[in-house]
Amino acid sequence: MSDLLLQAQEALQRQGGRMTNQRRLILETLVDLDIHPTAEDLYNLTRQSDPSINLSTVYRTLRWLLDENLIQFHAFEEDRYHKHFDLNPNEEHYHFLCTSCNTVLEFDSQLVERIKTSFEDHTGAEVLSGDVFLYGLCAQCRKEEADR
Amino acid sequence: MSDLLLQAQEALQRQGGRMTNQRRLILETLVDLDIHPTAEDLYNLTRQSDPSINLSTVYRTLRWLLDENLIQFHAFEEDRYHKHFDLNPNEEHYHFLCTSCNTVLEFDSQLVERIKTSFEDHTGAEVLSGDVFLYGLCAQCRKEEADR
DNA sequence: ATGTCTGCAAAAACTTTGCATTATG
DNA sequence: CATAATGCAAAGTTTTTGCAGACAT
Repeated sequence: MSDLLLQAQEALQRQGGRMTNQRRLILETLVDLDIHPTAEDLYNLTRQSDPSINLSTVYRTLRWLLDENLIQFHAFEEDRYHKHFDLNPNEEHYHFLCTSCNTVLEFDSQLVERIKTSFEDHTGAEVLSGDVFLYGLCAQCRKEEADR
Repeated sequence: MSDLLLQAQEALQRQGGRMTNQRRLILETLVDLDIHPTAEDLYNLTRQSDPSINLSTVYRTLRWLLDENLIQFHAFEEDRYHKHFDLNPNEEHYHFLCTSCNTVLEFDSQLVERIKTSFEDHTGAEVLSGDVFLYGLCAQCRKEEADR
């Protein structure tokens, strides 16, 4: 079973919560995706398996997961309204957004660790988490642009 | 005169726009601030000089500035609703948010350049801009926490 | 003067909440 | 069976828009 499901189950146990079908479906959908869905995306996807599911339930589940620190969200510049949800804030990875096709690529970099410690050293702050977003053109779109 | 005002004036000239008192006031307020205000913040601040100013005008000006690429916005994790606006996407600087007192600190790092070029080298993408957000406790809050 | 911009009010977009009902543990 | 969670509808919060009048150029 996936990390997220296990962690959610644990959290529920701890606080006397219940693993409902809706929650399980939302969690499974979230785990299976490699995109970063919005609440609406998730609603539309889960609705295919359970047409009776409600948007409120999706929002409530996402909020709970955020509060439990089991997921994160990002508000990409280009997308004024929607928040995009994403698993595993603990496994450090960062995001590149292609401003032409809106594809999100993930990447990793050991340099971010160094940025954190450098900031800590300079300011005396304690850095608990970090996010990096890059924006630009992906290889594909760059090629298409060149061909024109 | 500040960069932003000059750039805005230029953009207006280019597109037959007009430098109204409201726009000038909003721009000046934005320039004078070292915080990263929300639309509402900006509305309240500008209202002190011109009580007749309207929230719509603030939003319209901010949207125009975003579209002209003269400002950026960030949606900090902790603040679900508000977007925070910020000058000069070109002068690279990044943000630390203290999750206790909500202070925003800016910092600079040459390492971000290296993250960009490394990503470009690995993927063939072209990175046009980047953002880094750090979250944690500032020195002050860290101290207060320790004293308890 | 001409056409852009504003204020106002209404609507749109996104998210949360109250309550009766369902269903998990 | 106790009570947490859901669906539904209504409300809340932030942002955008239509329109008539105001104001830069």
